[in-house]
Amino acid sequence: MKNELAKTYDSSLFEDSIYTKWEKSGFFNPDLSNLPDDAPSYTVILPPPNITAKLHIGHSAMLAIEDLMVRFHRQNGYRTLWVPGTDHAAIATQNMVEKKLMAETGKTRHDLGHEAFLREVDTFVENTQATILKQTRKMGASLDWSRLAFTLDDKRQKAVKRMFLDMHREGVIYRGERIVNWCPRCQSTLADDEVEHKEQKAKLYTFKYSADFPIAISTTRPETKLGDTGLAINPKDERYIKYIGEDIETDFCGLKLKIKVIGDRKVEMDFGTGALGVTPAHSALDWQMAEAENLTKIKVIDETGIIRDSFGEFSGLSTLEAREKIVDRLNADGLMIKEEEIENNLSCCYRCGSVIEPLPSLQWFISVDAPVARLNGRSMKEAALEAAKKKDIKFLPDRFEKRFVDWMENLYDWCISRQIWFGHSIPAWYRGDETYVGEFAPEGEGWIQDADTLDTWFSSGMWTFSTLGWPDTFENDIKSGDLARFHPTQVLETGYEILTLWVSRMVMMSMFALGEIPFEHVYLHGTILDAKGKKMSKSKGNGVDPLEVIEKYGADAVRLSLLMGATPGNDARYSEEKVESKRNFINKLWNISRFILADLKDEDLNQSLDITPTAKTLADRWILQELGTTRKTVDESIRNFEFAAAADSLHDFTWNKLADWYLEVAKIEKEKSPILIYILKNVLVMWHPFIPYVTEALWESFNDDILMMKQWPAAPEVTDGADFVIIQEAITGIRNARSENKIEPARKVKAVVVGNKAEFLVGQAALLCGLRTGVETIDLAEAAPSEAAIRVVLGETEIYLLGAVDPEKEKARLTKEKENLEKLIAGLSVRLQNQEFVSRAPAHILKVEQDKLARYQSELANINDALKA
RNA sequence: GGUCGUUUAGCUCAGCUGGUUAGAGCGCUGCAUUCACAUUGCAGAGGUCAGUGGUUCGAGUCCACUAACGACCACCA
Repeated sequence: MKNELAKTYDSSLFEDSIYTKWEKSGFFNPDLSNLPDDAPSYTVILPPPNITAKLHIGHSAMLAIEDLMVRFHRQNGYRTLWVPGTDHAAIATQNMVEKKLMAETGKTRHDLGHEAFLREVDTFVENTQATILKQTRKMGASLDWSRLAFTLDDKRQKAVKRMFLDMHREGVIYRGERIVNWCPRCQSTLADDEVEHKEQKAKLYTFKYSADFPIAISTTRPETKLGDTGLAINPKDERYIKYIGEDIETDFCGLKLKIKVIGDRKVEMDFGTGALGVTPAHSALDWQMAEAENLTKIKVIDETGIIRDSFGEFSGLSTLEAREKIVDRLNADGLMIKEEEIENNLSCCYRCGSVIEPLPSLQWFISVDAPVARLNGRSMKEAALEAAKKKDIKFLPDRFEKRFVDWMENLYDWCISRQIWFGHSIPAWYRGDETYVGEFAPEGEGWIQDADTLDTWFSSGMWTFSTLGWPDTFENDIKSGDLARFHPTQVLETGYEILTLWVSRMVMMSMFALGEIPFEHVYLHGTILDAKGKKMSKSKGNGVDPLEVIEKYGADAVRLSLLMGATPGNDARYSEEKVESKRNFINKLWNISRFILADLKDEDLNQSLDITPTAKTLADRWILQELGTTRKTVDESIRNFEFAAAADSLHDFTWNKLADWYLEVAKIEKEKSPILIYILKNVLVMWHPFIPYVTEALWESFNDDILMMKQWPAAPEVTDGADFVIIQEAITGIRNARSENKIEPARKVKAVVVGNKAEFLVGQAALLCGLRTGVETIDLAEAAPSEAAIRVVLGETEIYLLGAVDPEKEKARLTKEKENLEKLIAGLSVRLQNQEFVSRAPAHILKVEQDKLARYQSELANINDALKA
């Protein structure tokens, strides 16, 4: 015994020093693990948290799950790598700093200028990054800090540039004019999935362009009608079908419009007048129609939300002012037919909430459909879809495969340029009408680099391989170094809300760059909600700071509370009571260890691993048997990503079996069995991935090595300990009899079934019943099987612990069981004799049913034997 | 409009391919406690598994429909 253990576990005394000990050991880095060369690798890349803010409890859940997987595999002989990092989160971060700047100095980023503003951002990034990394360590995350990455550091900048150039050369990246989601406040484009839809009331105006125009149209945005070049109707619409193909010139609010009538099935006949004014430049749907019909595209609104020149009296007005003016004029001219309130979905920026203006704009795009040589001419989209459908990438829970596939199939080209300052610069250069794509500006004067930056998902999409040395570790399609050893990674663990935003992009980028999947499994966790089931958010103020809870209850308690009661893909509620109850459990484990380790002798520590011969009593064999099944369950559950089930099983073993029964028996023994220390070691090893701090703290109190690296052989297979359960039932029976005062003077209580299992000492049974005095034993050898083996005298009370099963009771129990089994067998037989079922059922189903039948029949045979005896 | 999820004890949730008496934690009730642990122990109460119908020898589990709640996607010009 090296250290005395305190009465309760105080996490604050251990966590920091233990984390330092782990880090100093170097074993977070798999290169230092002394594993044989052929050890399988196990790689997890940490989803890099945005450096916009410190971590919240949801991140803690992510870290707990990943650290569990990582520690488990590290303890089981895998070359285990978990790569840490942070994400620069371009738009989000820039917005954050702009807001801060405005609040503190009243200045905009333009007031500061490009360089000074980026310096502000850097300072902000450094601060939050430091906080995030500190929080991550506090959680006990066993990340390889030597490989720490940032999506915007030098190595990643190099990788991103290379990727851009490769994609451009291959024709996957192109520059073109497309309608994009434009945020007038951020002054930048947004990807489709960065646009949020908010429900609101809107006015739907129905009117004619002019008095002589034959068809009325409906719109919520009359100001865009200044740019109409077409009128679309459903080709099935009898009312208007005769106009299809006509070119109509008309006068709209004093401006000339040339309108071509086209047919398009996307037009809903029931909505409005069933006719749609086509505004190619300001609606994504209209743009598509215009492309198909070769309509002119007239840009009405500029990037700041102002009506452009050459629109007469409306030029220079904001969209809202122009709308008002047009509505007034339509009313005055008697062209307005109807104004009605409708429910409408407004497109808003997911970062700042401003209304999105669809605009045509010259941007960089990734074509998801372009053929890629490395993929044998398949596109990234096709390759990604195939990986999912062929289950090269497995989703957990598997329903997310469908969501992934659906989204992928409907994917359009991805706009990757953003008009913000903070982010990866674009390796493209312009001079007049010339464009050059390359790492450096070409020779000659006057070349100016593209002022835009790349979508943040471009760099995070490369995360699985940009963190493993790509492109330096990939020459001539051959992987080397980290990339060869650790890619594809085994598991991507992340929240389901970024399945499309991030996961899909990683698959495509990896397919393009390496021609292989980025990960074998995608494990998607749910969202952590507050105790009332509401989403946590800053504005609601219901967020939880992990550091505060850790300080109060310890990191292990926080981890365990997030791991237990959470299943993949489902949201989970957080409450402090849960953390508290886990803290209590951890203290229980502490005290179990304290009891076992008290007065421990050195020779007890140097026990042989083959513990089975020291199992002398029924209780010994029972606990070893339970240990064996628990280890199996825990192992299988973790490998199947059923972490809560693994924890439940361990929890049950530790508290209900080990503490409540085996330790109680052990207290009565004169000498401590070496089995105690053996069980404790197993328990600590198994718990370590869940609650690393307390287990390591306990381990170091009686071992010289480090638990984090401890591999432990499987528990011995003991199969003859189950009868101890009968004793437990009997003891419970006596306890109940006593507590209900059913034990009257001189009354005999038949309860305990010690029987021929005499090695469980009768004195122990008595003590476990809470009977401490007046124990008188009868020699078992002399007692007939159904007679008393022990007589306990408590004052006037005599209690007999019987030497055999109560034959009546046992017979009744067996008979009941027999009846049940017979019913089951009869039912199953009916099915198996059903010709239709037998001929139709697949072979494996048939086998399962047959096995089941065989199992029931053998059980029945056992019971019949027992009944005879 | 489309897709998906949830509904099991007072609360939070397990329950894998249909199979013997539906589980856990918390809470509640009663009792105990100088003994590793009151961050404790023992015992107990509490469920027609949202509803209806179907498949089956057998349904919490499979199918259909209904209801409530929730998420996501698309979009109405």
